[in-house]
Amino acid sequence: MTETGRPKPIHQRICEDVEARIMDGSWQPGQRIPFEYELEAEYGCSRMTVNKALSLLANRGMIIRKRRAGSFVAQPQIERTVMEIQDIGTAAKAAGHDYAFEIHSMKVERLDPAEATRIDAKPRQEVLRLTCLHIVDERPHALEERLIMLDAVPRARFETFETKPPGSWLLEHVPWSEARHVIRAVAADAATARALDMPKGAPCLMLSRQTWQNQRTVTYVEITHPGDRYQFIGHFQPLKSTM
Amino acid sequence: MTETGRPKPIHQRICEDVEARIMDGSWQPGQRIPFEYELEAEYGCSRMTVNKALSLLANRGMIIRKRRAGSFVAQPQIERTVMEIQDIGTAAKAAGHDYAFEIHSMKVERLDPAEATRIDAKPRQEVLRLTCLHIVDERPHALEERLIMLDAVPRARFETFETKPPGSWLLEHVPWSEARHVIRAVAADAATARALDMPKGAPCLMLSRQTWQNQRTVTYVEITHPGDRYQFIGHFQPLKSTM
DNA sequence: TAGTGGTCTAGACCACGGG
DNA sequence: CCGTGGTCTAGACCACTAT
Repeated sequence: MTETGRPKPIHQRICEDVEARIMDGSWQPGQRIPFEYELEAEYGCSRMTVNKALSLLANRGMIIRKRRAGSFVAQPQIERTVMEIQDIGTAAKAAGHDYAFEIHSMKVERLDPAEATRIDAKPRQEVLRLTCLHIVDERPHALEERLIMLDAVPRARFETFETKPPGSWLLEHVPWSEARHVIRAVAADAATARALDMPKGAPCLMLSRQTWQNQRTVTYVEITHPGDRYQFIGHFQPLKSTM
Repeated sequence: MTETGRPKPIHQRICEDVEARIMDGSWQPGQRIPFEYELEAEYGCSRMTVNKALSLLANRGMIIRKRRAGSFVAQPQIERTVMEIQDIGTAAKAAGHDYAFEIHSMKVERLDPAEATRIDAKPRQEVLRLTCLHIVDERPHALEERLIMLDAVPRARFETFETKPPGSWLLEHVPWSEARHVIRAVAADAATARALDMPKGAPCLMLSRQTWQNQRTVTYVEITHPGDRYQFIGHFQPLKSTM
């Protein structure tokens, strides 16, 4: 036999073939690709199978589908990248480094109205404010300043964060529906410089993250890294597997 | 009639319903969700329709599907964010700002072996090296230092980049299969500080991007922004539409 | 208006892997 | 082993839209 079975599903093969044609330039942006019934004939399968493949490509933004007109190669992707913003401890251990953390301060307080406005929370809301230093290979690696909204996460009031840093604890205990990340470059202020063992005014990479659960803020955190000891890396492949 | 027609497809409704159950905590991480045949009965549709909905959720990482066992709510998402890294001009104009750019230098040269190694290219390869200043509302907004591999993009040799900045031109003319982004905080060196009208040593947010087409480097670029005039913003919703 | 994609069905066979 | 999800079929009707 020439065919030794088909390890790959047909829809996946169609997907890959079409992708390859687009990536190698055979099918240019804006150009129409074969109709579903044409691919159906070419691959000797049913239209549902072709449809599944093309729908997937459309979801990924590789093609645009238009009724009555056909499917077209999409214009080149807008620059878009997926950054994995990992938990610091997990990432460090995965890379074979030592990891430790210290809670520098932790207290329950009521939110200042100005700060409340800034982070889209109710004024005078009860929060747990804490500062945590992340240490990798015995060097300071990041300073975390966090607010946890106690009405959204009442359990946090009694948590000591002795075994897990606040970020990991929250990830495990609190579901969230939306997050917003901002990455900035800032100059280290005096306190930050001292904590991170770096010169005052030196560049830092700061990640701030606000997390919501159904419109309600759960936590707001700013994580400041020494500019010379950290960077964010993101990868993007237009044809990354989704199936 | 109580039913006024069904604007939403059934598979989409199933998708949204399951998502809602997960997000509001009714179905906890690790818990099994109903079998396909159960949902089939609940929604009075065929298994294919249920399967389409659940496959989509599995692709998005909301659920894990296991043969013989069922489908399970996935553990809370790893921190992951999608950053739209837009073309500077497009973003500026969209936000209602003026945009202009200046090509400060541009020349064809052979790649230094050390630099070639650093960016994963062949030594002594011909490249177009150029420097471009992006100006928003008449203030310097970013300094772009770019290498374009001339064997991958021969057309670039004769391009003057008078009407379009190099990034936009490449996006339109060159398909790419993979990109890697790195975001760093760096101190402005003398030349950068001068170009960007900022103090030497002040923090800058630097994005470097390397783009490949089938294993071959197409371009390498470093875009340096004044720390006080730029930030990256990323949003992530676990239940973001894919269909 | 006619041709395309969008959706759906009621079956089917198979592979995987938990029990 | 055997129930589950993975895949596929050969139809069908409908909505949209380009012409």
